[in-house]
Amino acid sequence: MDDEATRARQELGLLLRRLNVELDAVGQRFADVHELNRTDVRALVAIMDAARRGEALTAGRLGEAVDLRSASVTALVDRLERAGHVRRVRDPEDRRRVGLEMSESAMAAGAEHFGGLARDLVAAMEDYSDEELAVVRRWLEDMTAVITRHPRAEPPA
Amino acid sequence: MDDEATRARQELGLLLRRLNVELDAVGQRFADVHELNRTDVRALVAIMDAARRGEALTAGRLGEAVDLRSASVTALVDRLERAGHVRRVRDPEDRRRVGLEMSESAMAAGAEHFGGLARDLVAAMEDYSDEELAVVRRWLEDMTAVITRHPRAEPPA
DNA sequence: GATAATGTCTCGACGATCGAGATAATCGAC
DNA sequence: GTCGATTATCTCGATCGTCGAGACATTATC
Repeated sequence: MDDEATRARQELGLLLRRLNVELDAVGQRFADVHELNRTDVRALVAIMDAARRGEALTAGRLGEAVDLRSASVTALVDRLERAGHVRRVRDPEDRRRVGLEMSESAMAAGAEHFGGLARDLVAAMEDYSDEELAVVRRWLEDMTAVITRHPRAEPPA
Repeated sequence: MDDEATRARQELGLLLRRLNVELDAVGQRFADVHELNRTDVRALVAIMDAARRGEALTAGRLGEAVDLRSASVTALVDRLERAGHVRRVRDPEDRRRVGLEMSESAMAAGAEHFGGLARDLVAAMEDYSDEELAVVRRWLEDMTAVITRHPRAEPPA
């Protein structure tokens, strides 16, 4: 592969990084508008995703999803509950467990912000042919695979 | 556009989100390995990018890059300097300014971690034709444009 | 029923960030 | 040149998110 070709591929990597930054900024904006921190947004997204899959996340599983210890999860859920974004619901089956349900308003706010973006993205893909999108899809899957496999740790000397 | 076509496009959006998550995880891994927090990593990346452009970032411009107030930048640079990742260099032209230079070791660690990923990504693009990559590039630019334009604020009722 | 395992919460501590204001250097008007 | 305004960074005290250790209640195991 000649230099020119390599450079073109490196540029795609840079484009991907730029896209990543902008996508993070979308979450940051949601946080700013609703006076939340980034962890709170990640948590709401996790709860929302779970809800879409039909499951109600428990406090513990939320902690795993956002990588927080139990003490922090308690504080996190306290914040979200105080802000009216989620409700704690004791599981009647296992009364140690605390299920988390999003409020209507939080659901709506999330749909507005992130759903709106999703709509805009789909709209921007209108003019692409099925063949083109298939290429993009394959590329995204390949890049994701590479990124996911990227070394989890390099001993720091 | 029929339902099937819309669904295919929505899936690309989800793929993009997943890629975003994995890409963030790469930075998180770097942070874990080198005992830094996410802000520190963002700062090092910003300094590194600036260095690659041939400029030495000042404390103030770093603060803009990572969106931190001056008090926080001082603490941030203190941490990085204490860890041996950067040096403060007073600008002889304007002695109010503090330039930031990355240490060799930090430069090497960054190149190892992020440069390694860049190489792997380029390698994974080997088998794509120029035409295919052109499609991907156009798509990335279009999506980035949509994401960047996404509303900066929606008054929360 | 006693004991272990599980899920969440409380408490105290630490660290990242911030606003306000101090300090020092440069610029501009005269 | 001098003096006030501006710029760049730093110091200090306060706030908030996160954590480790451990308490508490509930469920599982024997």
